[in-house]
Amino acid sequence: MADPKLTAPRGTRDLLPEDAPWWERAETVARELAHRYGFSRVEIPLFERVELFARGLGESSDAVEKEMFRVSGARGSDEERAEWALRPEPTAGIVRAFIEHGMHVRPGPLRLTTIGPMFRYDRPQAGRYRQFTQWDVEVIGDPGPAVDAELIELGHRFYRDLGIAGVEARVNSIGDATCRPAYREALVTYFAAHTERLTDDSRRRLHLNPLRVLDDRHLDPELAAGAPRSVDHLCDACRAHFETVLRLLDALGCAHVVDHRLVRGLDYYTRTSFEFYVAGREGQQDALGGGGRYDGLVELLGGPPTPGIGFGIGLDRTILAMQAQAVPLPAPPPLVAVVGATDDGVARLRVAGALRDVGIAVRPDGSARKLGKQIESAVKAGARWAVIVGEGELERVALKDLASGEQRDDLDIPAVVAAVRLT
RNA sequence: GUGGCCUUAGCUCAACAGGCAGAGCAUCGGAUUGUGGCUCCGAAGGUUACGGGUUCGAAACCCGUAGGCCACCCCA
Repeated sequence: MADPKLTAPRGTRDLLPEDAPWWERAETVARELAHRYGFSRVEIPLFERVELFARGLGESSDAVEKEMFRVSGARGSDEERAEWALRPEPTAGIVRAFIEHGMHVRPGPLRLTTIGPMFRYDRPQAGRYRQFTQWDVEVIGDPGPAVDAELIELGHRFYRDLGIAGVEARVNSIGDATCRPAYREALVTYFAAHTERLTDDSRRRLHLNPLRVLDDRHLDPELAAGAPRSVDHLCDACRAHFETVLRLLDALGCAHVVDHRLVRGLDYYTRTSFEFYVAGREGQQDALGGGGRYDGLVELLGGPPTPGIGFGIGLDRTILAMQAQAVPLPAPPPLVAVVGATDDGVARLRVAGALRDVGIAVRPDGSARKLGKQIESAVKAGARWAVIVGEGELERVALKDLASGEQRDDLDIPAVVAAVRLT
């Protein structure tokens, strides 16, 4: 039993070998798709100033209000004692980098992607961790609406390529600086007349961030049904934008439903919002990813007015869905064990090297154990083949198929390579 | 941050109403001196999550703490 004080911090997990193939698969598909959609990889720090997240996500967002994972600074200068926080999401940092490096002068729109850990100080549960991993894509400088649909289509393609069935996009439009103020007032007026039917949280948010009252799952269904809908308050430009997004999604065959209660009620979030849900995990952590347009964010953080849109997909939950649906994983390349009980060990390493030279995965057994033990160990390690090195010239070896048990003797290395490559 | 359930070997779980902590699987070794899987034999593996309390005696009962899960909250 491990020392209880020396365990992984609450809400964090170790990635163990048995889960690695799932992560490899999800990350590989994400990176390959990002490349195929014209995205370039970026990396940003795991921590930033608290103020960046406070402004980038909004003071009233849960991520800032109660889930910020603060990092205590060092002693010393003001700089060293600045307030830091582990990143709860990547968009603020990427936009910060966009501004800091003057990327608005680059030929745009820019397509940026990253994969990495995010941190939220929340109470852990299955599918909800304090450290979790997101695949993120951002398009900066493209006003849409085509790119809005393209990103939703990209999300769908990601889940489909992984073999996850039953993913649905929920989409909404929350307008922009032109039309949202009036919508916001309409919500305040409507809910203010029914405050006795609101939860405490919703009452508090009513004036701070009225759109988020719609988020409240305890919202009286009758009250919710009668609430003003953002799509009915869109200005002409926002309505045209949203209608085009929906039309493109239909044309692309992307499963989606309009969810009038899907909101991101901060001033710099604009127009298109969307989240990806998977069937069969209702009531659990069933949101696999989400994103939206943030046409006001670059300017808010000090850059030139620049539209932007992106999404973050949670790989932890994606992998839980893959495992729940038992999606097939591609077979790994065959592993070859090199064993032998009569050589001095050098021959085994030289044979292993010769096979590695041509790209074959090799697990040599350098031990002095009996040959039977070496083969047993190789099978348990997942080896598909065993190359048995004997006495005499190391160019002549035996190749044993560990699945069928068949063995061919007296082969040279090229013959071994040819046989292995057929699997 | 609120409420509930849970925690015994690496894993899955036993252990009467409080009386010597066990099994299966996995691991390692032997039977088998250069050929795995089946079988048989053996070994190792425990501060019963942690800390207190009650008791002649606690894995079990009580309190606290930590962690996991579930429902909230929210989201990824």
